This record gives sequence, structure tokens and C-alpha cells, in this order.
Amino acid sequence: MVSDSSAKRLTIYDLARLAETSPSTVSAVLNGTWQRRRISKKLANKILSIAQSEGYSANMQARALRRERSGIIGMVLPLYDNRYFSSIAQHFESEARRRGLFAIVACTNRDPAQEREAARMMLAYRVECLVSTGATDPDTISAMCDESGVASINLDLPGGKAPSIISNNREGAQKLTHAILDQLASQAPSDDTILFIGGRAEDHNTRERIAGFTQARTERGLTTSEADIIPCDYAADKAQVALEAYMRHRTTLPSAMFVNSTISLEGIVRWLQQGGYQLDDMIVGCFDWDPLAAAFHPHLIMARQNVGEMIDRVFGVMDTPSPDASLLIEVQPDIMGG
Amino acid sequence: MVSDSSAKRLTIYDLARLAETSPSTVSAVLNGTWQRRRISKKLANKILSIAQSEGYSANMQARALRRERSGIIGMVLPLYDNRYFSSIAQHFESEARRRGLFAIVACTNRDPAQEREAARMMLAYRVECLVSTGATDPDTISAMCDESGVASINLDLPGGKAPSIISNNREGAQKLTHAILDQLASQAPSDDTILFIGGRAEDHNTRERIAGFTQARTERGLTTSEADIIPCDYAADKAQVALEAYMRHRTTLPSAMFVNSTISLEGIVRWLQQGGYQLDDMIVGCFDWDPLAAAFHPHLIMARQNVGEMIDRVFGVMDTPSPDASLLIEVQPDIMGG
DNA sequence: CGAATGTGCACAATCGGTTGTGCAACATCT
DNA sequence: AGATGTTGCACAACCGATTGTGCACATTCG
Repeated sequence: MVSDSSAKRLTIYDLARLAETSPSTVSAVLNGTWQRRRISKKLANKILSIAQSEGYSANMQARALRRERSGIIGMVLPLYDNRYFSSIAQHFESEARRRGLFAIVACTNRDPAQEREAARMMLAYRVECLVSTGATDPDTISAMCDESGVASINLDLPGGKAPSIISNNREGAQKLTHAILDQLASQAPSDDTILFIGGRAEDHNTRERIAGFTQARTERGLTTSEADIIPCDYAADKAQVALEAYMRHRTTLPSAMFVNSTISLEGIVRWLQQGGYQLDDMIVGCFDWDPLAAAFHPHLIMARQNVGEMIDRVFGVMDTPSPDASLLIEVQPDIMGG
Repeated sequence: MVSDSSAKRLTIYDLARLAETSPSTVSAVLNGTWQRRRISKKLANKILSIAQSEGYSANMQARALRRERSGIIGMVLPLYDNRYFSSIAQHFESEARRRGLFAIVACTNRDPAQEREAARMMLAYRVECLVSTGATDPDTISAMCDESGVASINLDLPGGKAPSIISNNREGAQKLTHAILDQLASQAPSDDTILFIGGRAEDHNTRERIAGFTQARTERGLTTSEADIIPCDYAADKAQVALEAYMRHRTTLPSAMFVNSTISLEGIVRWLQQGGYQLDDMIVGCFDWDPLAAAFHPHLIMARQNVGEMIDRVFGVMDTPSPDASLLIEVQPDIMGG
């Protein structure tokens, strides 16, 4: 092609020389402000065609520096390899692209220090908005953003210093619990204990889900024992160990389970396998959705969080001039399977 | 905090004023070149402490512009929501961070146009290196990078214009097939047909896997019929439809299957469920790994691609001054389960 | 005591765009 | 013909860092 080995990239100065005009004119033509600057259509076309044929592409760093707008939006995410979060990343990115923005996503392993570090990097790259997804410490991130004059939004977990978009965890859990109880009722079970397992007692979502779970049981005239609620963290291993411990005091499986994430589900299933049980020996509801799990076990009831709508709401808030930091938008999850 | 509502961010000029020194000195101190520039330790400390207490963070756009190095590396990825690719993204990002680089990942839905568009954006942001993962058209991306003088590396699928790091698909498939045949042998099956299903006939990996599959069968003295190899694309629906069609000519399930990805596996399992079959009615090997699937079906044999090592190799190539474009590094996958 | 060397820092150009402003050249009106 | 307005563009000052260079002052040496 045109490029020689030295591969110096073309600048507007090069184009100006080629088109026998000035850099400012080239700039105006290439960023679309040429009509406002009364550049003739003829010259504009000439510049455009030269830029095209030479394969010019603007240096975004220079543009960002001068405009004081980077065109970048950032997201911190606990992890990628889970269908919920990866779907969030994917939607975020494609919507950003649709808007001519560049999305950068960093995953921070549910570690507050990594969250802060990632936020610091993103702010250094002058992101225009930072979305903290499932952050353990969203308020610190919001505070960092505030100091830099950058908008921040919480997703999945609410925070007090920025608008939050979350699933309606309480109502989702309530519906999921009712679905479990419906299935249970159709089987004339020996008892109606449901083991709630997984998640973190400190985190908002888990607390809400426990509340929804308890509420649904109350609505059915059932009481709920503290001992049947085990927020043992999300990790598969933790769930497996917790179930192991729980079962030491029982001779039979509980008739149903409310598993607080697909990650925890992994641990549950491993324990069941080891004990020679099958998932279908129980009624199982899971708060989160995984298509492979759905394929394997059509009876598995899953609460699928509405990622598409959540991301739409995120961008909706981004478009709001100065959103209220206490804004809390709740999106209904869907109950799948069963 | 210090920041007022106008929230103008501090620059080295502000720090220079605060420290009663010059911007160039501030710059040298903050980027660690101050010893070389013979700045006194005393002044350096003063500047550092002011920067610290004022929460200064350098403007990366300005730095990138001047240094002609962005500190950004890019990756294009077919999709996030699959354990293999999400794991790739996660490893890529954390290794980048470890090296003080900023990783940006774009997912492009196995669509050549989106791949080009993402590459164009990344080049506009002056990435220092671009990794095309599983790209349908890696050579075009490499060509674009070449024109901009940017290094490119292919991952997962090989290309001709940049070094490639891929799984050893042939050998992996061969081992996976042997594992399937071993399990089959232990069950005195009625026939030793293995249905190979999923993937794209055009893509290198699928071709290699078919070759490894066939080779393993040959080594066992088995012939392989063309009719039992169905590269129907990866999508779950395609696999489901293809299996449906295949089974119209049969009365019984094949005794074993080689499924070419977890995504295809999803379609297979759905078809089995619909027909009242179970996964354990067959010996199933899957080229790719999913922990939830492994938990559900311990007998499922899976080839787990060695993502950690692949990413290490990617960065290894990145460190190589001028790597050979024809370099092809193959990483062994592991056989799990069974 | 003057020359040579070293120390500590500031100046100013530069990276590649963006944008406020100014000024010719030409057209229009009185 | 001169005043006024319009069209079409170029100039130059930024944005915030980096870095080659130069210069004042202090120290050491012959």
C-alpha cells in the first residue's frame, strides 16, 4: 500500500499539504464542522477523498486532549466468566459503540482494592462516565469520580453516591420462591423446607433476596428458620462446603433449594454428584440464568435478570443532565423454566 | 475534599505553581526520570507529596500524544459469554494490568465487518498491539495494523500475516477422541460410530479437529464416514437442527458424540431433552470446557484449552522485537472428566 | 585565582488535533 | 463609486504532558 516501512501515520498537516490547504480546514472538514465554518463543498470533497484514499484516521489522543472529552466510557465488573456479567459487558459495549463511544471494561474480582485501582486508571484515561457493576465498594468509586468531575452510575448493586440500576431482587426472589413452592405443591412433599444458599449476607442483593424469599413463604403461611438460610458467599467451593456442613445435621435432602447464583449452583451440583444425588431429586430455583444449565435441566427454575433493559437504563441515566444521586431504578427479572 | 464544584483537574502546571517550581520539573519527578535530570531529592519529595495530597493523576491523552505511545493494547473477541472467551479476556486484562498496560476488548460477534470496525477504532486510539482472537478474517486486521505500524497477533485462529497462538486442535481432538473410544470400549457398545458435530467447515480449528478425530479412529482401526461429520456452525440452534436432521435417518442414538464447542453442546442437549433422551445415554466428548457442565455431568469428557498458557505466549510474542509473521505456537489442551 | 567539571533546575519546542478570530476577495446595494 | 455584507479560508492559541538544551551557581583542580 501507500505506507512505507517507517509507517509514520498521516496527520491533518500531511493532508493539508496534499490538498494544498490549511490544517484547520482539514480538521473542520474531517470532523464535520465545515459547513459552519463555510468551507466550500468542493474543497471539502477534495479533502475527504484524499483522506479516504490515504487511509487517514484521526489521533484520538490529540482529539481528546483538545476537546477535553475522551469519548471513552468505563465499566468495572467483578468477573467476566459468568453469563450474567459477560452479558452485561457485551450489551454495554455494543450500546456504547452504537453511540460512537468507546467502552473499556475492567474486571476486578470482587476486590475493593482492585476496584479502586481500575477506577483510578479509567479516570486517568479521562473516561466520561464510569459504571460500577456489582462493586463491593461503589461509594468510594463514586467519590473518586466526583473529585474528577466524572459521572458515575451503579449497576447490579446500589450505592448511595450515584444513581443505581439494579434488579428488583426482592420481587424476583419472591416470584422465584413462589415458583418453587408451586412446583413443590404439585409433588406432595414430605416437608416444605427450602434451603436458601449462596451470596453474601453483607450485600444488598442477597439481603433483598432473603427478604423476598421469606416474604413469599409468609404469604403461603410458612415460617422460615434462620438455619435454612446460608449466605456462604458466591464461590462454588464455599457453597459446596456449606451444603456439606448443612447436611451433617440431616438425613434427607431438603425438598427444595433457592440457590443464589449459578456460581453457587456449581458447588451445590458438585456436592450432589459426590453424594450420589441428582439435581432432580429436589426442586431447585436459581437466582441467575445460564443457558447450558437450562438445557441440561429444564426443570431448574431460574430468575433471569433483564440485562438488556438494565443497560438501556444505564444509558438513559447517562443521558440525564444531572441525575439525582439517590435515584434507584429497579428492573424486573424474569422467571424461566420449571 | 479539595475539589470545588468546577472540578477542573490538576495539571502539572498547577502542581508547579503549588511547589514553586517548573512544569518540566514536576513532569520529570512524576514520571520517574528525575534522577536522570538531576532534580534534588528534596524537591522531588516536595512535589511528590503535593501531588499525593492533591490527588493528581496524569492525563493519559496528553502523555500518549507526546510520547507517541498510548499504553493501550487491544483485543477483538467473537463474544464474551462463553467460558473460553471470557477467560481469555480476563487473563488478557490481568496480564496487561500487571505490565502497566491498559487492555481494551471489543467483541465482534464473529462478523468480519464488526471486526474491521473494532480494529479501526482501536487503531484510532493508537493501541500498541492488537490481538485478534478467533477472528473470521485475521489477515485483514493484520494488514490494517501493518499500515499503521502496529503489531498484531492472532489468537485461537491462525492467520498468515501475523504470529499465531492457537490450541493444538488436532492433537487435542485426537486425545479427546481416544478418551471417547476408551469409554466406549468399556461399555461393549453396539457400534462405534461417533458423531462429530458443530463448528465451521471453513475454519481452521474445525478442520484440524476433524483431522485429529479421524486420525484417532484410524489408529484404532476404525473407518469414518463423511455422513458422521457435521460442521453445522457453532450456534446452539444450528446444532439442534442438524442433530434433528441426522436422527431422521436413524432409529437409535449414536453411541458417542464429539461436540465441537459448549455452545453446540447446548443445542445437542436441548434436542436430547426434547426426545426424552439423556446426555448419559451416550458417551459425549466436548471440545471446550464449562465448569457448570462439568458439575452437572462428571462423565462428560471435555477438552479444556489452556488459556493461561496461551495468554502467556501472546505476551511472550509481544515482547519479541520483530516476530516472524509465520510463527505458529500450538498449546496443548487438557482432557478433563470422563 | 582562573579553568574545568558537576549540580539543579527552567525554557521552549513538540505531539496532533480543535476552535476563536481575522482578513482578503467578491457580490450587492445605494 | 463607496459602503456594506457575504463567502472562503488561514492563523495562532490552546489542551497537558515530555524532553533536548542551556544556563546559573557551586565545587574541585591545577
